[in-house]
Order: sequence, then structure tokens, then C-alpha cells
Amino acid sequence: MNKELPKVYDPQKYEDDIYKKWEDSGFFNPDVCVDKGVCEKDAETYTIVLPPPNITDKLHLGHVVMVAISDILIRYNRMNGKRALWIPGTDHAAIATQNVVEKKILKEQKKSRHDLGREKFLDEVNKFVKETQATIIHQLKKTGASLDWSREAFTLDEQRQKAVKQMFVDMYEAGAIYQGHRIVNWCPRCQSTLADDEVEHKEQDAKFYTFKYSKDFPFAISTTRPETKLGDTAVAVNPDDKRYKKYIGQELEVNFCGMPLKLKIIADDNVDSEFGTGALGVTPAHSMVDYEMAQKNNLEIKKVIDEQGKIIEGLSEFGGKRVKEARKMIIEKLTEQNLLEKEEDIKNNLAICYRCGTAIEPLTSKQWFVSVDKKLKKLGNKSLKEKAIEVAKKGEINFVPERFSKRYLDWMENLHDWCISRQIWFGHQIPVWYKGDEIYVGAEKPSGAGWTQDEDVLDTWFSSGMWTFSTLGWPFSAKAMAGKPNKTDDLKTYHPTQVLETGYEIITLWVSRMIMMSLFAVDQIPFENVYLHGMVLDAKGKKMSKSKGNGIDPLEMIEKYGTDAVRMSLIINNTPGNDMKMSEQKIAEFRNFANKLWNIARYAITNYEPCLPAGRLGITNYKIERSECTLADRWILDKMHNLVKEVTQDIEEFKFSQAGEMLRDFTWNDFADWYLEISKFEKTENKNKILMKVLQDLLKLWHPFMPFVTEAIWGELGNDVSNKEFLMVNSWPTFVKDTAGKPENEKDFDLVRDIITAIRQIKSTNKIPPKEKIKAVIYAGDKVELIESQAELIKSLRTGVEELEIKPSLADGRAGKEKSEAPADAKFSKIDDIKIYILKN
RNA sequence: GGGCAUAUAGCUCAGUUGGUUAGAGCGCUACGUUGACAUCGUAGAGGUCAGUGGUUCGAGUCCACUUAUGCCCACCA
Repeated sequence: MNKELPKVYDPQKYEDDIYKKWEDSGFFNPDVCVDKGVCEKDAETYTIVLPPPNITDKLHLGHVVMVAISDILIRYNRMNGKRALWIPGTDHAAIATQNVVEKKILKEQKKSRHDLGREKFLDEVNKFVKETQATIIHQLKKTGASLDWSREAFTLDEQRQKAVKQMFVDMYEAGAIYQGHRIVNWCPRCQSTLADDEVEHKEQDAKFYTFKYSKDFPFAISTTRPETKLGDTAVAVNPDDKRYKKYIGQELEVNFCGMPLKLKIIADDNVDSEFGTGALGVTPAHSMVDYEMAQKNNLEIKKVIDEQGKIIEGLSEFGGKRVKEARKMIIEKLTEQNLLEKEEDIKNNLAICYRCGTAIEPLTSKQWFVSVDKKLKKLGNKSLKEKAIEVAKKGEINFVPERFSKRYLDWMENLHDWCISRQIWFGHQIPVWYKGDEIYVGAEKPSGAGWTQDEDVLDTWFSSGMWTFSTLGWPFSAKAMAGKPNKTDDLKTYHPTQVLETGYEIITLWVSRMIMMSLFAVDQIPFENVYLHGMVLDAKGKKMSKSKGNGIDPLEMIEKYGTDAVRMSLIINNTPGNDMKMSEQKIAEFRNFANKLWNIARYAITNYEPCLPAGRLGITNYKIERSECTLADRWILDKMHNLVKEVTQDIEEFKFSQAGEMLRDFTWNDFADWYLEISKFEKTENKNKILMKVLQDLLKLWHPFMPFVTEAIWGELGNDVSNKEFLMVNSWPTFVKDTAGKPENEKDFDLVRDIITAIRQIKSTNKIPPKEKIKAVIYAGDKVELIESQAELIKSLRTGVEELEIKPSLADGRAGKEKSEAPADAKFSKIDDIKIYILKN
């Protein structure tokens, strides 16, 4: 009747344009929303910080899941009038980034980082960072994320550097950070320490050797790593092992392959007398377990392997040899001396670096640690660990799904001190200065000459652990805001955040650190809810990876099917904490759905007066008189009302898939298939109002899920999508909380369905359906006419039926009940065999 | 070795606190449309809810055990 819309929704035509308009409007920033009057000044806040993607990342489907879920929450809360803030940022990912750049310069310039030197190398890294950062940010925008770009942060930008230094100093002064000589996981390739949870295990074939240290040693030991035996300072046996009981406490001197060793025989419960010979050579410097035994028994710690993975110079003839080489030599020697008793093939779990896959060499080294067990005054004389466990146990932090709180607690309870120094160049350099024996810990270099800064940088998780409050301006927020009137003190206003949306694999690495650091720094939990999504797998349930070539590139999919379709495909049919299988076909399905929604609007716009102005606060400038409504009208309105309630509740409970499915079901099966079909028979002014009202509310409900197509339609309805009339800042439909679950006239409407079904069938088949299929009666006005011939019926349908009223009370063919309020001349052969009547005025 | 999860239609999965005849999407079959709709509509086939036992008036749902698969943690010196 009015405007012509294209038959097919073309996402490419709208998406970038809409995103730009949103961005330009400033509404992603809640302060602007307040300024422009789309939300109240003192409205409740709702904050999410985006888990910062590594700058080395390209956007993958996991990111899109994260964005889709967070964006649903943010948009939903924004529409509900809250000051919704979603902070974007990127992570410098110290080791990962350095590795990438090292590879790059090796390939392009044939140089190592040492060839370049620290300063030049960091220039290269920073150049790289600028490019990749821009890429990932551009990609995030393509996903429709309503992130407040005015607050964009980087874990290594100036503001965050200040915060990290301050944090280090505060923790040091409180006694939560110390420097110690302890055993650490060392990656000989990365030339750096790794935290316990950055070590992965891989099963491999290994040789298990059984031998005596020397001829005069009374019994044999077993090991897979003979070369480390150069550093043995004890032999451990089970205290109950009869074979060795007599030796416990003795100190034996042996010559092991030309290396003199002093070995104390100790007893330890951890030794399994069934395994190997039941005797274990203790190498405190190169085994985590042995190190602990050494601590307990006051053993000497002798380092035999250096940071290059080579035997330390001066150790007999093995000095300078690589580990594997030394192992071979030692076995040869033992064989020569006839000391080797057994050589078995076993499966062994090798510790490898999570970044580069190189075998980890445990060794002792002087490093910086966060003490998780030290009681801190600042935390009310509790340790970081205790405090972090306490908040979870008290339920201050809610995990979705709940089962992950157990994983969190298990992890926390077994937590050891966290080694935070890394021997790489890219990252936050440790704010510690040395001059001779003097040491100074502080944010700035101390005055006076001769101070040199610690060369190490901090574990990348140290800065990302601060993410919720460092992005909100800690510790300078209040000061920084002092000179700017109208600005909020972000930290005070927006912290703690409401939700952390992330993958479950990162609970230990990240979530636990955030909790500890936030409790320490600002005495608040960092977030109230942790929503954990699963991994996105390929159609066969395999992990997507570059090498397998089974990955789905989200940007390609966005190009092809539109952002809304990609987002929907990741939301529907998915529950928190569970992995999901993805395929291109699934995305195509939702492209079709977006198109369906588009065509619903197209139908509405072309057949009815399109825009009854929506009004920003959901106040439609028209009123629907219930008394004027037909049964179908009341049905769709009730159904809609119920839908608003259900969808709202589901989003509040993080049941996004369920909400989406309800919406889809309503949109397709109730609204499009039934109500729009009915409306074809009765084009009244009232229908027009109702249809538009339902359509507009439906768009609102869909908006958090499919922001682009809904905003596009909203614009086509005649709203001015350049200002406050954005659907994005429109208000969420209202509902009455305590209405019962089902629409009051649900049952009645089943009849309407039956009628429409019959009409459709008649229309499409040109045949009167078999009697048993017909369960309803149609009449209009007060004249009843039984139509028996097919031709007549079709004629009636196609000609002048202006108003079609449906009275379910006329016949209720269900449950064997008969309510005979039918007009006197209506004829029923039997109650289950109702005929179709078209009644004309 | 410890822990967690999953097992429901051919495929991907929902199923809230136990309550009529277990649902959706895709796929499949038949018929019909292509004047809102890369369609769409109508009808239909398809399930011993992994197995066994238990609690209950009633179990896909709660409990125990078993089987299969996946993951996490620890670790074999």
C-alpha cells in the first residue's frame, strides 16, 4: 500500500551503516545516554568488561560467542533503562606476542631478538601490535558489539602501566609479593619461566632405566632422566618398605659416572614401593616433587641443568652437553660399568610449554612470586587464597553453570605461589631497581645514579588479572575525574561488574587471578556472575584448528550471511558450559530466519499503514480497545504479553537459547503463520494497530539477539534512526509480572488455528478437506450459511467476507464437550464431524 | 589416581522445582502453492529418554551401580 521493500534482506546494505550511526550517536557510552536523556542520571548500572582478545588473535567463533552473549545482556539492560557499560580492550599477551614477533623477524630479517637488542626488538613488537590491534578491533565492530569505544583499554597502555606498577608496589609492601629462589617451570625455547597452569602435559614414549649409582651403592634406583641424577642429593624410599628400612638416615658417598655425590637416604610417603625399585633418586633442583622433599628434609639443592637446557659446565665430562646427549652418554657409561640393570619402554607424561610445545625443564631460579598463603593485614589477616575461596563459598560470585564453582574451588584450594616474573622483553617491566646490594621497589626510578631496573617482565595474567578495575581507572580514577565535572568516577560507579563472560578453559588462568587481585586492590569482588560458554567445534565435534583446516572464519560468514545470522547460530541450541558443534548450514538457517522477519515487516508495511510512531519510552500513541478485539486479536496480544515475560525471565537467568527459541516459535508459528494469515481476512483498523504493536514489541525483543536486522526494520517502519529513536535505546516491552503462565484464551485459539488450517487447505487444494480433519465452524454476522460445495466456499472466502468473527463457543470439538450456542439453523451431524460455515451479512 | 560433564527422533540439541499422549530445528515422505517470505503451507513417518536396580500414586527428571564418550586436575620418579 505504501512503501516497497526489497524481497530479500541484504545485511551488507545495512550493517556497516547502522553500526556507524550507533557509534556516532554515542549511546554505547552510558554517560551519553544520561546526557541525551535516554536513561536516568542515577539509573542502576550494568557493567561488563570484555575479556581482552590477544592482539595476536584474529577473530574466531569463540570470540563471537563471547560478544553475542555479552551484547545480549548489555543491549537488554540498556533497553531496560540501566546505565549499561561494556568496556572493550585488548591484551598484550606477553609471551605469545613476543613469540610471533620473534618468528617474524627471523623470517623477514634472519635475526634473533638478541641480534636486535631490547630496544629495537620492542620497536618491532610495537609496530606489530599497532597493526594487529587495529584488525581485531575492526573485527569486533563487525560483530555488532555495542562496546563503549571511548573507554577502550590495552593491558599495556600508559594508564594500565601505571596501574600495574602501583599494584606491584602495593602488593610488595603488603607482603603479598616476594623475591625467592625456588624451583620454577622453565621453557628453554621461550627462555622464560611459566606458571604451573601454563604447563601442559603430553603423553610420550620414554625409556625407564634401572641402575645403581655405583658399584658400592647397595641398591638400584629407576628413572627416565638419568642425566638429572648428577644433581641428586638424596634417595627416597617409602618409610614402610622393609627392603630399605635399614638405610634410612644414612648418608652414602658414591661416584656416579665420574661425579661424586653425597646421598642421604630419606623416607617419604609419596614414594610408591611398587613402582620401579621402590627407591627414588631425589633431584631437588629439577623436579617439583623432589624440590618439596628437599624442603621437608633440608637437602642441598644442586643445579645441574642451565637455562639453555644444557648440563652446567664443570660437571665431569658432561658439562655443556645438551640434556639428551648427556643422557645417552650416561647410559653408555653405566652399561660399560655394568651398572644398568634394566631398560624398559614406558608411557610418560612430558611437561610442555603451552605456548610453544617445548619440553619444560624444571629448575631453580631467582624469581618474583605472589604469595597466596601469606596472611595479609589488608585482607583482615586472611591470605589471598582464603579470601578468594571465601567469596565463592559465600555465594558472592555466581557461576553459570553452577558446576564450575566446584572447579574453581578445587583449583584455589590447591593453589601454590604464583611465579610472576618472565624472562622476556615484551610486557610490564618489573618496577624494581637494583644498585649493588640495594633494592628499591617503586613505581618510579629512585633518584641518584647507578640504579638499574629488573630486566624481567610480569606474567601477562598479572595485568589481565586487574582488568575489571584497571579499565575503570584504578587507582587514579577519582583524581583523574576531579577536574571534569559531569564525569563519573568510573570505579566507584561501575565496579564491581555484573557479569564476566568467558570460556570455561580460562577459569584457572584468569578468573581466579581476577578475583584475588580485585579483592586485594579494591576490596570488592570483580564480578557478580561468571557466565562460561563452551568451545565451538566443527560439525563433527572436532576442535577447529588452522592445521586441520576445519575452521570457520566468522568474518567470511558475516560477509556471506550477515552478522545476525552468525550470532544467532551460536546462541540457539546451545547451553552454558557445553561445547557446541557449528556448521555453515546452521548459519544459513538463521540467515533465512532473519529474512523471514524482514518479510513479516515487509508484509506489514505494504499491507497496512506502516508506522504508528513508536515513541521512545514504549508509549505507543494509540490505544487498543480490548472490547473491539476478536478472539484472534486477544490471543496474539496475550501470547505476546506472555512472550515478553518469558523472554525477560530467560535473559535474566542467562537462558539465551531458550529465549531465542521462544521468540522464533512465536515469530514464525504464531505471528507469521497464524495472525498474519488471519489478518488477510480481516483488514480492519484495529488489526492494523495490533499488528503494528505486536511487530514493534517483537522487534524490541529480538533486538539484543539480532541487532542489525531489527534496527533496519525499525528504520523502515519510519522511525528516525539517527537519534533517540534508535531501537537500540528504545525501551523493553512491559509486562505484568504475576500473570499466569498461559494466555487465558489459549484453548479457544486452538479453534482459530483449526479454522485457518481448514481455510488454507481449501484454498490450496481447492478441495474440501476430509470431514475428520475439520474441527471448527466459521461464521460472521448473524446469518448462518452452510456451505457444502467447494466452489461456493472458495467464492465466499475470496469475495466479500469483510469481517470474520470466530466464536469458539459455537462448537468445542475437544474433549467430547459440546457447547451448543450455535445459531439455530446450524447443523451438526455429530460433534466430531463439524463442517465449515461461512456466514455472510 | 581424583574430579566434572555428556548419553533423549536419522543429525544438532531443548526439556525449569518429578505430573496427562516426551518437544524444537534440520533432514525424510506425500500433496499443494510460488502476489510478504533465498520460498511457504498442510499432513505424516520416526523415540524402550544408554543399561540395571531402587524411592514414589507417578521418573527423561531423584538415588545407587554399570557401560560408552569427552574434558579438567594431579602425576608415574
